[in-house]
Amino acid sequence: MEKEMKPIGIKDVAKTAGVSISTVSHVLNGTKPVSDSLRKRVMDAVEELHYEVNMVAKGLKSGRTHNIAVVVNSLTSIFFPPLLQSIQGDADRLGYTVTVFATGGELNKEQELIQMLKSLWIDGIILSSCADTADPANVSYLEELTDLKINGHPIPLICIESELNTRLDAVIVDDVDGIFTAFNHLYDIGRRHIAYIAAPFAYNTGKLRKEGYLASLKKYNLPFNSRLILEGDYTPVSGYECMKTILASGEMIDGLIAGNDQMAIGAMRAAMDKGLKIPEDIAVIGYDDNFPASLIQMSSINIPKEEMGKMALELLMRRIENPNASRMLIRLNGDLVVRNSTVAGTKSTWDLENW
Amino acid sequence: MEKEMKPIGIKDVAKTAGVSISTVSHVLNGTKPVSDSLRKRVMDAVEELHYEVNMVAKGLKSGRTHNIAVVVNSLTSIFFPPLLQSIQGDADRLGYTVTVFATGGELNKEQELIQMLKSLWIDGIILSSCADTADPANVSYLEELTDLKINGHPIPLICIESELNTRLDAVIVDDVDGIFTAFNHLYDIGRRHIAYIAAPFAYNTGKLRKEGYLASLKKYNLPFNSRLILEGDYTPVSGYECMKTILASGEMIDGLIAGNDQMAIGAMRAAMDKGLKIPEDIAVIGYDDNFPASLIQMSSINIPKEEMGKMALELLMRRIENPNASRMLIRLNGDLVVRNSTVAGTKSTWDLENW
DNA sequence: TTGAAAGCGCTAACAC
DNA sequence: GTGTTAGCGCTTTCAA
Repeated sequence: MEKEMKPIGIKDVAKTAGVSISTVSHVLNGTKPVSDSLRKRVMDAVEELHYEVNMVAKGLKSGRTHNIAVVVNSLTSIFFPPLLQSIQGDADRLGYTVTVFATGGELNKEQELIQMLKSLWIDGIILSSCADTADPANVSYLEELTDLKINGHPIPLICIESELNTRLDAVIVDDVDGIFTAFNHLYDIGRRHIAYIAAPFAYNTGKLRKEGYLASLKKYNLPFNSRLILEGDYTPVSGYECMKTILASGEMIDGLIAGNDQMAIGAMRAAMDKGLKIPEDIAVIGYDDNFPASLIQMSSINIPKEEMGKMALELLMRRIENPNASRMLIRLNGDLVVRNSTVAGTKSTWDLENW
Repeated sequence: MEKEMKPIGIKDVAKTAGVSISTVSHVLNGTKPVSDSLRKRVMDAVEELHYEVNMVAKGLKSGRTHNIAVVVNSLTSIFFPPLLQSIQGDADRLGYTVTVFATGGELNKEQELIQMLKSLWIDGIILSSCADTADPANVSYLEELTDLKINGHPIPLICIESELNTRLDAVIVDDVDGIFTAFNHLYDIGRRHIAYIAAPFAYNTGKLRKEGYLASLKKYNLPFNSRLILEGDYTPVSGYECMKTILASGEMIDGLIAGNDQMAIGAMRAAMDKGLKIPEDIAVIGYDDNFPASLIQMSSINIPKEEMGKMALELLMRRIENPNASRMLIRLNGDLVVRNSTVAGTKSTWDLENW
């Protein structure tokens, strides 16, 4: 159809409209009042030439690219897509564009990415960091994050999943409470020998979930048994292996909490391989409530992922508007979802939205 | 730590190094030979000032932003994350950044996005279109895609999943062959009354999969029975409903193929709800082989998603390098994965990588 | 109300 | 081998 080979810019519009380029800019952005007659001429020219703003040039001038970066562990890990989807959808509505990055859970890569982002002039970052905040080696990195600058001006950074420190905005989940909720459920259905296959302790979330388990034991006056708490690595295999170890240890358990759904699924499999009945012999509950949990009818603690994404973006927008806003922390709570892995015969429904 | 509030640019580097800005540019980009002494002074200044290139300015000058857009249906739909992950990972390695967009399967939204992308100056697009190529209303849109321009110069576009026309580069799956492979498997295990719960016919992929089913019947000289082919909408519920309809129709079937895993899972559920045994009474096979299939031990046709992403990016890079390269189509084949839903007692393994 | 002109940070002729 | 300079397309004072 059109055959022009030259980029058409604001100045072409100005020429065919017979006005100055600043006038064009003003009608396009509503920056200054412009007479109706000129405005019309400009709009007509825009139509005629099929003019499109150049966001790059605009960004160079204004310092705002309307692009935000989302840095997560992995784009496939079942937990992040819903988060991303929610962020992307809202950002789109707000006229922002979302660029994604995966760290693969490696701190080196994460740091490299943060470094790289400095040259990109994005307007903000949503980060699910894999940094162990307890590791002294990371303090300078955390310091850098807290005071991240691109070319002199501070760039908004919102943490998700893990609260890196008390100065960065963050959207997190109350993990202690979440595990407590899970424990509570198992206790309610009469279980007293409850094991915990832990999320890795190197992550803050892992530390907190463990804390939740310990706090639960204390609350119910149950004895702590170190053989009933094993550290997994988030994968189903690790859940499988941990469960095998527990079962082989000779300890009798009637309940199991896992630090995420994947490990819980692995653990269920190990139990079933041993001929144990779920939930009769062992009630199993996961954490996160990713959709596979509903597929295999496993109880879990639902983490509101869409809500996390939504809130993270809101915090980011807030800080973009007002860089000096006071620090804000949003702590979300997980809900108990009961299915057949803890209560037999539970009416089964599927989580049909998310795939 | 650092406290400079002014963006530091190439000219600051030039000043502290005591050279001209073009020299700085040349050592940074290796554009022209520069004497070792000056080069060192420049690099030292870069170090000292913590200089970071400004990709926006660079982009404005060069017309290359090193950013590509990936437009898909949904970021949560189990099919895309592996694809995205693969694209993002490779792009990262190549120094490209990936911006994601979701259409929600709505053509309007897709067109709006494409329009919007024109102002972004990305270097290329990978698109999984939801356009029905058979609909005459879409010809002008398809025409536009085929000859997409940003500011006068053509912008590379690679289609994935669906071959929009014979001029656009594309990475697709041989759907006819894929369904045939599934059918073939059911036939091999002795099934002769095979129903098909179809992927929506409005999508090319849906059309082709249906074709695969029909071709299979023909090949094995089996009668076509219109009551054994029902159109689903990709969701598990639709699979559930279709299966219920089939079972209620009085037709006896001993095998079922679904146009994707989700529908297959829904169908399995419907069958089990009726007290039917899988695979004894009905052997069920899905399509795509997303990881939930391995979770519930369902046979499926594995679509190489990572490979698709990888190839799509390769095609995109190829076309960025050489806009006039001849059109290239990559057709990938799916592999049969046999699990318990078609052959009882199959050794079960999990797909542990992808979550 | 409108327009001229000065850059945003960088690249790439073109001179020296 | 090195420096000068003219823009890339746009926003935004500042004058008219």
